[in-house]
Formats: sequence, C-alpha cells, structure tokens
Amino acid sequence: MPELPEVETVRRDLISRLLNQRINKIDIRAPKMIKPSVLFFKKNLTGKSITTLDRRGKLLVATLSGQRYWLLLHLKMTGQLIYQDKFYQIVGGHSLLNKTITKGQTLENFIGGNLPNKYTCAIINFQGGGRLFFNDLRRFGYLRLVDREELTTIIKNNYGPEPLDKEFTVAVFKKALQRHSKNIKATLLDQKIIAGLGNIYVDEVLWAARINPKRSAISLETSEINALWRSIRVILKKAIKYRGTTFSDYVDSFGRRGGFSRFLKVYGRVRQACAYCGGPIAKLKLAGRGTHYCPRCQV
DNA sequence: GTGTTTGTTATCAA
DNA sequence: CTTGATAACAAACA
Repeated sequence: MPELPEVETVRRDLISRLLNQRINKIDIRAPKMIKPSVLFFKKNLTGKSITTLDRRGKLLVATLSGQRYWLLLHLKMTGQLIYQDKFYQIVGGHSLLNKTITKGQTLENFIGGNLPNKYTCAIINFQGGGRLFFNDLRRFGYLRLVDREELTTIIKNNYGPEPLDKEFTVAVFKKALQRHSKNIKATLLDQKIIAGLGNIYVDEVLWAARINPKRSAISLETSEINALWRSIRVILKKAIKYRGTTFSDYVDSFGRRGGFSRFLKVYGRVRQACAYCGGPIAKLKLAGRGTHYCPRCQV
C-alpha cells in the first residue's frame, strides 16, 4: 500500500528521470480513472512537460510547463508508477533496465513482468523515448488534471501537516491530537490531521511509541505524544531510506520492491513474537482496518 | 459463496 | 458540532 514513504520514493526517482521531457502521446486504457475527462486530459497534457514533482501526503502533484494545469496522481491501494527509458530491455521475461541490474539488483527484486500488462491503466510517452506506466490492479487510483484554483482547494480541504516538515513540531502535533476524542488509530489515519500515514505505518508508529491503538487521542499524556511524534519521524525517515514497504503490490518506479518490509514489527505479524516482550502480536478491527499491536506493551 | 485486504469518500445514525 | 459504523469502489486470494 503506497503511503508517504512509498510515494516519496517514487517521487524522488521520477524527478531524476522524467523532468522537463516533452509529453508526446498519451494512451488511456481505463478511462474511468482519468479526470475530468480523457479528451480534456489528452488535450491539455500533450506537448507539455513536468517541471516539478511534489508530494502532499500520498498525493503526487506534477507542475506542468505553462503553469496552467497541474497533474495529480494518486496510487490509492494498488497503484504503480513505473518508468522505462529507451534503454529498457527484456531479460528473462522481465522488463529491466540494464544499468540497474548491473548495480547488483537481482531478478527477484522485480515484479510485474513486461509492460504494458493487463493492469496498465495509462501510458504517458515522452519525447526521449521514455514511457511512464500507470498500473492499478484494483483501479482505485486516478490521474487528474486541475487548474491552480482546484489545486489550492483540494490541498487546503484534504491535507493536514506533512510529518517530515519543519513546521510539524511536537507542539503542533499535540495541539492537533487534543482536538480529537476518537481513537488514536483513526486519528493518525485521518489525512486532515496528519498527512501521509496509512494502515501499515500507523500500526508501526503506535507499537514503537508503546501506545494502544484504542486509546483516545485526547487522553494521551505529554510523554506519550512526544514518543509518538518521534516514532513517526524516525520510522517514516527510515522507511524512505529503505525505499518503502512492499506487502502486496507496491513497487518503485523501476518496478522494484521496497526494502522496509523486513523492519516491520507488528503489521502482518499476528501471533508472532513482539520484539519488545516476546508476547504474541494481536490483531483486531479498528477504524474499519486490520490493526496489529502488542497487548502487553501497548497500554 | 464468505471473508479479508485498504485509501478515500459518501451516507446514516447517535 | 463530533463520532462511529457501514457501504462503495475493485480485484484477488484463502
């Protein structure tokens, strides 16, 4: 599931690969995922280039040349953005970049096979021969072209502070938590309160801070808020460093799995031993989501 | 056929 | 106003 570290990994890689290249041709295979319409999308994207690529929470925001429209890309649950330049070739049934595989990557790190595949929803072709594939098995994701006003409104109405920004101080965090009486799991999943966390990282940061996911946000002590704030920062940064978590479908822009999966302490580890106390990790449903935690450590 | 997986939005009830 | 629960979206898997 692409959350902040996964989207950030894709963003950084794409910046170094496709910025300022002219978009030549757009191939849409799943029209429902294109907003406001395929016709409008093609008309206003063709001939442009992406001049900057930013991220707000889990949303990618591409500024287009001309500064009239912005391209929003959301991967939702199973979306992938895979970029292949003109040097890609087929090796052992997989689409691979020569340069990448010589750096010590193995075939096992790559999933997805040749592109396009049956999950390819859109292909953006660039002048230099590069191609950006937007794949989405469950088709929840979207590509959306917006003007400046829509962009401002969308970001203002839907996204709280960026957890890795300087502005996200522990004081800001504390103030936000104290406005909510719902459980801390649901609070951290709320993108308006803090942007970018999803189900995996919420479970992980709560375990690291030893806070029970059922606790109400407003009930947290100052020491617990401090611990939680630190856990969020440390875990997100480490997850970015290791290029995100692959649990099912996420891959980076090279089609590679994330490296953070082996650092997961609770997510997907029900009945396995807690790294703190050795007791079994439990699982329950909270905020409509599978919630993993250690009942002995997280009180 | 049933339940489970989740990012996000919509809807309804309390 | 808040919250919580549920469904919807879509596809795969056990």
